[in-house]
Amino acid sequence: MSDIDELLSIRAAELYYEENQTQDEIGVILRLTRWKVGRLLASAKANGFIRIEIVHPRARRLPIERRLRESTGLTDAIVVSSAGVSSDAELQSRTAQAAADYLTSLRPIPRTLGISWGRTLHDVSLHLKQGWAPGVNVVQINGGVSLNQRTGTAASTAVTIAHKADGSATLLPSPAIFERLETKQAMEADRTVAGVLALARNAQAYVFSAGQADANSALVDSGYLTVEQIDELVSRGAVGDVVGRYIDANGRIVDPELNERTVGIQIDQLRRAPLTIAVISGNNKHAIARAVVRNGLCTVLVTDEDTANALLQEKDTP
Amino acid sequence: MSDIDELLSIRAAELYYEENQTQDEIGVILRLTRWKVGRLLASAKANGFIRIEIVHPRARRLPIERRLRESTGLTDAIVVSSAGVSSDAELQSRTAQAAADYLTSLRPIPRTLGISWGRTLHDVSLHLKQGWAPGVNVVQINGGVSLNQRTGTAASTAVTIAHKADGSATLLPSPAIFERLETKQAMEADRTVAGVLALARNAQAYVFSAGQADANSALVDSGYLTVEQIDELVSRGAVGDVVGRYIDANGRIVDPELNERTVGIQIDQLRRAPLTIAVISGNNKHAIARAVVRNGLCTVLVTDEDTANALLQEKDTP
DNA sequence: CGCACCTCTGCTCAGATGAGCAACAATGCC
DNA sequence: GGCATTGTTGCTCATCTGAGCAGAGGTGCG
Repeated sequence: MSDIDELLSIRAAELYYEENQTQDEIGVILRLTRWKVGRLLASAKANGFIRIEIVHPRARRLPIERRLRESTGLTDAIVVSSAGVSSDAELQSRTAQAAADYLTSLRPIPRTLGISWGRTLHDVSLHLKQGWAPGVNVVQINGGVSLNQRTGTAASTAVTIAHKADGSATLLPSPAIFERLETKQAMEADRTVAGVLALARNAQAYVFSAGQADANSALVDSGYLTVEQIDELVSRGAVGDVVGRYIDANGRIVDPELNERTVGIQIDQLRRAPLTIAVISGNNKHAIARAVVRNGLCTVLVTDEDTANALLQEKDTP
Repeated sequence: MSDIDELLSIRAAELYYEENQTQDEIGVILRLTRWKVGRLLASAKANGFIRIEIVHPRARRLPIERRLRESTGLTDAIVVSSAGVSSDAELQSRTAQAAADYLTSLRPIPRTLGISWGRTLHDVSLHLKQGWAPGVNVVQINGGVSLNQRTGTAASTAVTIAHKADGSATLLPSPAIFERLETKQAMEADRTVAGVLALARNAQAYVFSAGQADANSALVDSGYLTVEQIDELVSRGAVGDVVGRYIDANGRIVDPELNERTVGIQIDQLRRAPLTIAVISGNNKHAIARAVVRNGLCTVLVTDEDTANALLQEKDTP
């Protein structure tokens, strides 16, 4: 397009979008026919001079969602807008809200819902509305009775989600990781625990988050792992954890021995499930989000705009 | 508006603006009539959830221009968008471009145009196109033969503007400020200088910028004033200079003695002129811009979005 | 120079949209 | 409960807008 037309398209856009003039009126002002004005406006849009942004905590980015679905094979993608967000916490809250909305609108409503625990899932539980579903059995899919003062948040997440759905919660009364394999096997042999695990394996849908492998991991906070252990895992290629299990960029278990001592459903069970909803948000979680999505660990991803864009860019340069 | 309607309006906006769906189609998706969708879209706009921005160096902000005109009594206001600007220099370049555009479109074309000098005016001269006007006599309205190495930029600004208009430049061959009043008076008595000053006083239009009163002032750079003198002026209320004369927030000359030693047209002559175009841009020039506009020193203001917003906010809380 | 080719322009026409209106529902006040 | 007031809904109609098309004008090639 010629230089003069570019300037005209900007003048037309000012009058159209900022002054609410009709294309006809703009034509009179700029001494153009209304068809020319329409074409200038279209070219301004095509050239990206017009930026339209929806500024709202609940706003989603549908075009990015579609591109994500197309490029990753996800059955669904929910991407919240990060327009006007000042902190990571706000972004995560928005994402949790979107996950709650997604759960609420799920059809058919799952009878049993497997969930992991963590800050994100807890946030999701808080955003769900009372009566979001008519009775759901919520099952914990990985161990989480905390070793330290944060006892109970894992349980409270499950209980809250179930309570708000007028349903029931089935807790997995076990630590996330055992120190000795024998203890873990003994625990799993227990009739109650085995029953919960069987229920977890047969859940119709799963909701889980994922943690970046660093010193702020919930597993460190909860006392299951030390910072040194995380460093060791990272040096062996770990990018983060999913339901308590550390994976590398290719979705493989980093430390099989550690994995054996971890209580809960296996990564492969997630991979085989028909409906697995990953809720991952925050600027430090791009790597683990990528690992989860690329390796088919989820069928639905709920995330923020920045993480989604990071995923898309990686797809462009494989 | 109800909470649920707000959320619906966001969903509608996503489909309308990001997915290019028609209001009818959105109605089917959200189970609403197309009229309801239209109203939701309108309310989303009214609530400011839809932000439309024109991203282009030549983009202007017409609504702000109008509010400026209305609240200040300016006959015209040109406000350039600061969307996507990274540096003050870029913003000033955009503003200079807009000033050049404004000059080019001026009707009737002024036969004599009085100009000051400085970085901004020089920038304007560079952005003017060859043949921007069919013959204009450009007159310098304040002294400016520089005392140091920057000799000639003042003259070159006037010459460039005149040359590009296929017109002539009349230079004021005098320093900006004399050290002794007697020398200044003797200079003004000179027939040539007196003639230039008379021409300057009778110009049909003026274009000038203004400087913030600080150590970076062009008058300091050029060696006319010391940093200490500026500090003294500031302590007496000076906010900046217009055509080489320092004024306070109320538009009054801060130091009458210094003013007497300054060569060029008086502030009052600007105030009485029918067409005076001030070009003021940059985040550090809000105070001087305010002084110029509030005290009627210009009839047309060319500025940037941030400065314009600062002026408008001040108006709200008088 | 003539011809084919391409771009741009102004048009018709159908689809999309906003203004205004009457009916209706909800609310608050007696 | 009766009634006025206010806000909401679905509509008609006029206007606005985009798609598609025919012709004008401009360009390059033989």
